[in-house]
Amino acid sequence: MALQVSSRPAFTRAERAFTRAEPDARRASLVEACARVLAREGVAGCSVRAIALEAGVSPGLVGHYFSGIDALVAETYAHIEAQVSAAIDAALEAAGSDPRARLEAFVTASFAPPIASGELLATWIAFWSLVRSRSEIARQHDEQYARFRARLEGLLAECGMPEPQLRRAAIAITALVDGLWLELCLSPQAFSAEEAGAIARQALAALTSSGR
Amino acid sequence: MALQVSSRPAFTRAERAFTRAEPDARRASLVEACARVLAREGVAGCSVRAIALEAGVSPGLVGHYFSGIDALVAETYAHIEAQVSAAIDAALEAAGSDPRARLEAFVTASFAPPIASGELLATWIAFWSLVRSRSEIARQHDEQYARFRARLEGLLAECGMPEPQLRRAAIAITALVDGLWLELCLSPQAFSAEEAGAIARQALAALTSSGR
DNA sequence: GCACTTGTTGTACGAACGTCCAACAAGCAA
DNA sequence: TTGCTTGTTGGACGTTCGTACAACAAGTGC
Repeated sequence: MALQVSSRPAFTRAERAFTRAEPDARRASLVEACARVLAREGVAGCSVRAIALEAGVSPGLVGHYFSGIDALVAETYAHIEAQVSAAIDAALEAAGSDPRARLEAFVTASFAPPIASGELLATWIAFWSLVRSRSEIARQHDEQYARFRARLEGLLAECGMPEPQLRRAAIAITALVDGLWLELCLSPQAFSAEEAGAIARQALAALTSSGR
Repeated sequence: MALQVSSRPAFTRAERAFTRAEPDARRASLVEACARVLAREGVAGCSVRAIALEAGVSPGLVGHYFSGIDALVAETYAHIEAQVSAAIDAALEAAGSDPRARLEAFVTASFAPPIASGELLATWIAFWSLVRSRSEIARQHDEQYARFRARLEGLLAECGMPEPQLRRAAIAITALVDGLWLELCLSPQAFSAEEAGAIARQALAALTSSGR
């Protein structure tokens, strides 16, 4: 880590790697370091210094790329959410063209790695804690939620659900998946990830077969 | 507030009220102050100093009653959860003896004041952020979750649901309610509290009528 | 080679944090 | 009244936080 040399002033520092990175790559490495710190130490341990140490970078560099921890957490959330979205897309792709199979793959993937991981919980919590006080982060959440629900509405429509029912069914299934995911993270011994998937598919069947 | 006199040492302080309270009452006032701070300032503003100021008490007193912020947050969560539980009990009482009406009252109450309030979100988030790192808090969550689910299983059994189905149905409905509640707090313009209740009742009908 | 630009460093600084503790004040027993 | 117990105070202390900034090093163009 080469941190014990810090007692010397700043004119001989050949022992520390000075590497200039592409701005995007540096941002990405900070985002990933932030995700690792959140996963390992939780919200309480998520500080500029901890993230800089994790990224192998000096503390000042964090402020050079992000206006503060909040902005970094928001980008970390967006980054992980993109990974989650990609994993679901891959599951839909793998499920083939049958609408029903695609719908089931959607909920099944929500409880499989890398999504159903307690390590992601701290990132979600850190983001949620900013929603009510920062309007731009509230907007980010609105957009993410709307995107998730719109995709689900599309899958339900493919399964032949009438348009007037789409909205409420999608809200219900989104809430069910999120609730199961949250409780799986918080009380992992209450039920398993496999059971969560089975419960969600079962509820899906009930919600899509009932007339209204 | 009488805080500007702090430059003087500690031998003339007649201007500050010194009131000795019952230990339980003092604990309760600190818990309520913690809840107010969380509601007003969010997780980030929840410090020993802020809570002491809110309670009209010196910072040192917080440490006299609680081992730290974590313990105070845990007790605040338990306190609010007890209020939520009492509100649901009252709704069940008011619903009469019909099992179906009682079950619907259960979910309806979950989205009515004082439960469906964004001000509670920060308390929940502060508690959740401790679950994965503090085993005694994880246990507290397990117990609260088990209690909630057991009550729901009881209501479902009264409605005639066969015993083998109780567990999964209760997990699903609990997750649905929690997910709707969370998303209502985070994106309040996505749907209203009334719609959340209606969606939950609708899903309830689908989940309880489907054979399996 | 030599300026010039700019990503990066390490430290310094003030503010806020949790904790600690000697001093103090109210109630109670005698 | 007097002495004792104990809830309560307010400031001291060391730590950690986020931010700011001058110094430095790697590219880049000339």
